[in-house]
Amino acid sequence: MQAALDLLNEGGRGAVTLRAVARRIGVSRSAPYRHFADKQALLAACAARGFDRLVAEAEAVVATCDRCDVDTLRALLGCYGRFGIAVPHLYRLMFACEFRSGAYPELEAAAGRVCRQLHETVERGQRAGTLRPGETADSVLLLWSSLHGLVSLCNDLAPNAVFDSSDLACQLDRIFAVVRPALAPP
Amino acid sequence: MQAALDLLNEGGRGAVTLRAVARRIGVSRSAPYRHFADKQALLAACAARGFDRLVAEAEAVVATCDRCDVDTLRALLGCYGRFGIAVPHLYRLMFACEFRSGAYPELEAAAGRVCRQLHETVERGQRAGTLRPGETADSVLLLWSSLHGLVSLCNDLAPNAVFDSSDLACQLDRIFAVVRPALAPP
DNA sequence: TCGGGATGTTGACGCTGTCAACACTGTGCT
DNA sequence: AGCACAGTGTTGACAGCGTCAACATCCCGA
Repeated sequence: MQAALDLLNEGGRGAVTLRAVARRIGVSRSAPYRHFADKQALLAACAARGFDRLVAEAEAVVATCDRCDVDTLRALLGCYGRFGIAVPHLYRLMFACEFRSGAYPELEAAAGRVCRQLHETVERGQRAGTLRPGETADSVLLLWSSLHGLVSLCNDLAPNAVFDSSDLACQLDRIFAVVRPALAPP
Repeated sequence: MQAALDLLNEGGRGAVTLRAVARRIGVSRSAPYRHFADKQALLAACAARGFDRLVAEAEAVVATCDRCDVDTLRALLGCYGRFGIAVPHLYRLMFACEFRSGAYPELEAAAGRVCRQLHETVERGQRAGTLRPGETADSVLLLWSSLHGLVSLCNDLAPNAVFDSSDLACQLDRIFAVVRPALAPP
């Protein structure tokens, strides 16, 4: 599985081959079938691990903020964004939906934890009064859409001048400049 | 090429096979090589055609709006969004960046036209005073990121309760409720 | 001691992308 | 008319892939 993640990071989705994974570990080509039912199952496990890492990194960031305000959200999304830029192939795999819904509950649970983390952070701030009260899901929708779109466009439309992945922080700041008034407490 | 697009829409990226395309047209398996250098080239052509269709549809929408204000942007992004939900596999292919940068200039040109369309629409509104003046690229960044993220999450994280592709218009409205004050003229 | 589960290996199958070699067909030039 | 040639299609062949069945180990508990 670590070999699969390495191959993914090095050569992208197309480089992840059961045979290549086996070669890299030095076992025979069908040994992986003793641990994963399928190539899809291996990829799903990789994606799930990616979600777990993302949640763990973000958890560490949120933990350093005692109060949950707009800057906390900015830090949280910054963490998500850095992850997406750092491991673009893994990020794409995680959000690429090549897994039939319901087939990999562990993966969906891991993805749900990211969603819940963001949701709970917003909710905590709203309860504490450090964020503007309102429909929590709406804020989550806006925040997550903006960030996911930004990361995806940076990774995938890199040659285009508008989206440059090298200064994601700057672009995230520009987005937050617009969004901040809608999130900050009145 | 139409066969490739049909296969893509029906069975997703994995169903697009040079041999399947040839079968569907009733020609032999290597006939496509007389028209496309590569499987990648065929897919790139499909993606480029997707961008062209998107620009054409959006152009028709923009043309019906005489003045270029926030509602025009809402309509334009609504058009983009409907396209993304209507043909999710094609949309993913268009933005999935499996094409080495520089290898398909026609594709990049088509993608650039979408970007330019959005950019010019914002710029026109800013010049006419129906949109708040400011850095045009910033507004484009925010608008496109939000919409692309929303469409991607709707398509790819559908099982999750937060993102339901069935009412994209409603979710887009929620996003615009936040963004509108930052775009409307003071 | 031994039976069985966990793990690994090889052989085989069909599918795929791709290329080389060959065949046909129409078009324009002499 | 005859002919070269570009465009298009076809078959054969090759390596790589996912996957399964059959077989080989190896180790742990009864």
